[in-house]
Amino acid sequence: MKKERMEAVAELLDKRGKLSLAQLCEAFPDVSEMTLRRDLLKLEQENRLIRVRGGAMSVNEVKKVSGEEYTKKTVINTDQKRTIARKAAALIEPGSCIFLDGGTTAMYLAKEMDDVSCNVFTNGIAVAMELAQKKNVRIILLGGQLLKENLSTAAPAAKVYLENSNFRIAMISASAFTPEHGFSCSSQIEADLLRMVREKADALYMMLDSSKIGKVKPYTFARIEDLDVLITDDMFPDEIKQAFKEKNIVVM
Amino acid sequence: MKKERMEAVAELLDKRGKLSLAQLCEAFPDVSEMTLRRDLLKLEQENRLIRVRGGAMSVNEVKKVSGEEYTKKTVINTDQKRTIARKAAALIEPGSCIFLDGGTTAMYLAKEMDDVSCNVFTNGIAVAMELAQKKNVRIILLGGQLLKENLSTAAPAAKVYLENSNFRIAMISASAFTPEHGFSCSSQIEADLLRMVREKADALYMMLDSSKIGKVKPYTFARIEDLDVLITDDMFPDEIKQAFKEKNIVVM
DNA sequence: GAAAAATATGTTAAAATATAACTAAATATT
DNA sequence: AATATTTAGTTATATTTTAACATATTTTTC
Repeated sequence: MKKERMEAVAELLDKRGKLSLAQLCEAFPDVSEMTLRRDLLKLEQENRLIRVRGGAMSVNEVKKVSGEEYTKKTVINTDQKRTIARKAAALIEPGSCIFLDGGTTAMYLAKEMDDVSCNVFTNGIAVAMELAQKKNVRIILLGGQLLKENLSTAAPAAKVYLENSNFRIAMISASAFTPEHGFSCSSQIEADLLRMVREKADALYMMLDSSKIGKVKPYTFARIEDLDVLITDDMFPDEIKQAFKEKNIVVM
Repeated sequence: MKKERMEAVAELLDKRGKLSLAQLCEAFPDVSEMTLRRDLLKLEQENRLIRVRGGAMSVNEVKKVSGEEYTKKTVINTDQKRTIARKAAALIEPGSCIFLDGGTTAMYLAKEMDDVSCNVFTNGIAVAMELAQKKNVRIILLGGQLLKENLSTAAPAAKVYLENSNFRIAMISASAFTPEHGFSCSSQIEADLLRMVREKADALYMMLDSSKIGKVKPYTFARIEDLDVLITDDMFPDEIKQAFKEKNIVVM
């Protein structure tokens, strides 16, 4: 009994890399939190995992992340993205059904959002993994071919999937924006997908940090007038904000 | 200044392996506890250490202790899965198109397999992430609702995808097996999906480590006669192997 | 097969630790 | 020199862990 549970705990942890105690409790609803704590303690003494605040981490996970080294050290505009993510997170209403893209900003949003009961469609597997930690969020992943650069799916198949899905709000971001060229990204199929998302959604919320302004990428998937809401940071130039406001788009 | 102190913190930690916050405060009496906390947080974000309750641990320390005193059982268990994964990996031919499930064994397989040009369908996002590191592997992720316990998608929608997909070999695993109850798992929708996969595939390869034998889970998705190949470890009982061989299933 | 011992689990309160928010100081930028 | 920006300190608050005890379960012993 105990032994099997402990094995299962260790295995789950190996699979997921990192688990919070709350997640463990969810996975093993028959036993109390304290029991799982004690399991983790024993497993730690056997050097099978590392206990961290709030849960535990598999040793493999530790090796893995340490192997990644500094590649992602210089993440650009982290704070701004987090600001935007926080604003966006505040807009998610319990019971709602939204779409999130697979970008970095969406990742932050997934981190920041409350664990409210809602449905989230996404094409980003990193976003999905992040959301998996929320108990009340139901995640629907768009399938299709995986783009390795950004770990998101974007293929005709994903579109098929969208056809049968309904969401009120789509919260997406772009890698580039100018008033003339609109919102653009570097992959054709991604642009296709986002275009489709934009049409399916009742409301389109764009999360755009100021560093994207003035850049142009090959594929435009939306223009100013397609938006309903623009969520941005404090560095965003007023004159460009004005351009949005003139077209009745809410800027926050 | 900040930079030097942080370097010093990282260095001290590497030297000592593990430090409590109190120890850190002692080593750096000029700054407040909060500052050191923040340093640890940043260093953790750079993947240079792991924060544990009360302090932090160097990644090298983690590797060291984890290498030291694994219980024999764990080693065997992982080894078994890895053995199976390696055998399975050897069966993947360049240019082929295969299905992998979202289980732990599939994860190991994803790790072990060569970076050959091939197409892999999977419903496991952890598997997909692992495979994303291979340059030549084209990954197609099945969409659908995400099961948080095992990070795999398994919903009616995933089945829609399957309908338009063709793969020669499906390599899957089960959480339980007995000759009477066949291969079973604990989730209804997962079983549905696997059943469909089994029917779509030209050949069904089952990866089953010996620890699964004698267990029964609620939902059976395949029986002995459905298999083409059984991939297992050395601990697998001969009499059960025999049962497979009698039905002309290749055991390796 | 029953009593005793050992082990495992659950419950609660207390302690330790981490986070967040805010203020002050130091440093860099213009 | 004035103004941002970053860094550091302080405090209050929230969270997580531990510890202690009570109860249940299994194992051992007779």
